[in-house]
Amino acid sequence: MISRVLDTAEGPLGVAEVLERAQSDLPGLGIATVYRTLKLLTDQGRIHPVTLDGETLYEASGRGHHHHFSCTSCGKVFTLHTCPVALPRGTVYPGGFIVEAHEVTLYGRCPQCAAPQA
Amino acid sequence: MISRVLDTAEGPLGVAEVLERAQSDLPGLGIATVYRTLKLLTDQGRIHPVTLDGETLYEASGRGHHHHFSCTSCGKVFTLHTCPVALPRGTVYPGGFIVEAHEVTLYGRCPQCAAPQA
DNA sequence: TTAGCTGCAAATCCTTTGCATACAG
DNA sequence: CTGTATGCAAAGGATTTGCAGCTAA
Repeated sequence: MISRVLDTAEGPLGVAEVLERAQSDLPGLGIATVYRTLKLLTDQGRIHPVTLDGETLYEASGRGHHHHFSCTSCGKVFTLHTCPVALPRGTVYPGGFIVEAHEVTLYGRCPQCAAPQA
Repeated sequence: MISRVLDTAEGPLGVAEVLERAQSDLPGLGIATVYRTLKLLTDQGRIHPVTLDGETLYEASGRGHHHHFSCTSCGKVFTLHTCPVALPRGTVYPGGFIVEAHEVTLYGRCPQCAAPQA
């Protein structure tokens, strides 16, 4: 169930959000179970944690290369499928740093917050 | 003093590292003071927090646009002054996201760890 | 003497763990 | 009946706050 919540989310979710959404279908679900399940799914590689501004969020794995967009207005985090950098594994960065992976987070206004309130 | 520690660091530091380095000059310095000072400097805008893999690190502000490189071998975090993305403020990202800022973290091996152990 | 910092220890907050219970096989 | 998962509450670890003492002006 918790796995399903993350699969259907539009982006990574925090523990509290996972709890709330899961409780819609499972009233009485405890926070401890959420933590336990998130850890379990993480160990199984089915989901993985993302830390953003000190908050730990979780998202389903296997969605391919992607990055995140954090809305400075509503605070929601979205998943972006377009990558703004070209840094294949093995690229040597100025200074002699050998790049194996990269992570990008964009900040700004999401479509909803940018649109004039309809 | 704590401010000086961060100014002379080669990259962002964690609370524990700040404490250790500062204690070299201020034996008996308490952890509470470190937390209090880091928060104070942050509010003053003289330093700012960076979260990396769940760890909260602090670095001096005013060093211009830069990004971080986290060594997967030794765990140290370095500051990079070359930016791999071209996303000026106001760029509209596919999907309608208005970009105000971006953050990039590269992972890989630092020059020291990449070099054959001399 | 007064104001501001500091260390110590108690208080919080978030996450994990222990335990007795409840459901599935 | 047996084993696993769960909720509740206690335990942990990290960060914050309260408080009395210390230093500088």
